[in-house]
Amino acid sequence: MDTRNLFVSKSGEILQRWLEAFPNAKAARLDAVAASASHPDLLWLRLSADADIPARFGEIRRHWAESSVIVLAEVPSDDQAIACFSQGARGYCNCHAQPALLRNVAEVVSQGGLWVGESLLARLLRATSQALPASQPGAAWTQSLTERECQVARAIADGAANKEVARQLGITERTVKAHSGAIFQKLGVRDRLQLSLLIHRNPEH
Amino acid sequence: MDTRNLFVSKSGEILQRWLEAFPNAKAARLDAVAASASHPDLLWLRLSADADIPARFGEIRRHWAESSVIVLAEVPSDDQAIACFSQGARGYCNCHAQPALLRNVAEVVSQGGLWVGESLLARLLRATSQALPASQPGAAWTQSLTERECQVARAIADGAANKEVARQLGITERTVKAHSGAIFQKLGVRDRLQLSLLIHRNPEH
DNA sequence: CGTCATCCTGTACTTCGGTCCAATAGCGGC
DNA sequence: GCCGCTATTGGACCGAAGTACAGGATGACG
Repeated sequence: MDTRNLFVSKSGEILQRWLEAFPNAKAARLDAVAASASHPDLLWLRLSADADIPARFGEIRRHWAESSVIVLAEVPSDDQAIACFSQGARGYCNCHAQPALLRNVAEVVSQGGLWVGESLLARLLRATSQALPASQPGAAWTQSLTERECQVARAIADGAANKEVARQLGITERTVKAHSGAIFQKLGVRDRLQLSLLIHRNPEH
Repeated sequence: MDTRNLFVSKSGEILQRWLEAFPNAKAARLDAVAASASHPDLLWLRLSADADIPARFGEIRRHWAESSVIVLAEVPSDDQAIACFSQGARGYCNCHAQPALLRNVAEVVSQGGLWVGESLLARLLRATSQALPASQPGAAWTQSLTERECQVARAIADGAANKEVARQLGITERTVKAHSGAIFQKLGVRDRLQLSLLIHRNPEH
């Protein structure tokens, strides 16, 4: 049976105010996912201040790839919010937020919206207004890849399909996929389109 | 008598879908503010692509300092969104958005929240670590596409998957595919990766 | 010699992207 | 009123992309 709202935390605890907001909500511990076979529309992820964000979101993608993730921060901060949104979160708020606000967040995210804090938006807007230096020659993306991965990355960035990259480099399509998967993971991009954008924003000499 | 929702535009026009969302909404022209002495909770500001953002917001501050401003963009863009939020807007969406979405935006902003588009957030998150290239004079690719196709093309070029484009523009994934197919055919590209390369080689004003 | 990183490859699977068929509705021009 | 265009949407289908499992070969290094 599908659950609309699933509250996930280290202890599996569910706060009273969460139940006030969503009487039919369920709770789960992140490491006991096998016991919770539900597929919630909304996954509420309680995070402590020192949580390992990429690891948490990696686990969530493995088990609840379809769910929209809303972070409930024990100690809200813009840094943690940025990390969460960069990992695909769709909302970020205080874990002690009022039930009315939680319902509102749920409604917004269910409609495909994002719940972004005011101070976070202000911080992000400031970041765009500050002129950031252009990337240096030999930008960082090549430094985190092996030589062969760089070759595959360049070919993909130039618009080649996997079969074409395979032909160009004299390897099988399977090998191209293996390299591109490693490249995506190392550079923190989701697919070849975002890889191409990243590479063209950071040209190499 | 206070008006909860006031739609402000150059012509004072009010679209049918806005009335569907808010049957008791009022409309006003920006230059005829003296005739409209209402103090709306929410001020919906329709903006064209070439609107003078600081001037518009300056006028609004003079007459409706207490109102929360939600921008209805005729041609949504992250650049314009950034300018609006920097001027204090609390929401930014497409002026042809669905009534249900408009009501949702209203609810969020009334509760003190912000309505931020997904591509804008992605853009802002990237800006915290990368310099953004300045726009170049416009190129021909926009001339061969319809208005909606341009919006889809821009979203794709920015790295969005079909589902994300659908969320951003308030349409179904099926419609995104229909538009992107037409775009590929008109611009003579094979897929979204090559579309992105073409668009970034030919930036628009 | 054992370990590690790198490069290569396989099968298998799910999801995404893209295409082909179809349709309705609104709008503006003739 | 008709036509063409645009926008939107559906179902169905298939290939591509991406991921997960697995493994072998080679060279560098302690």
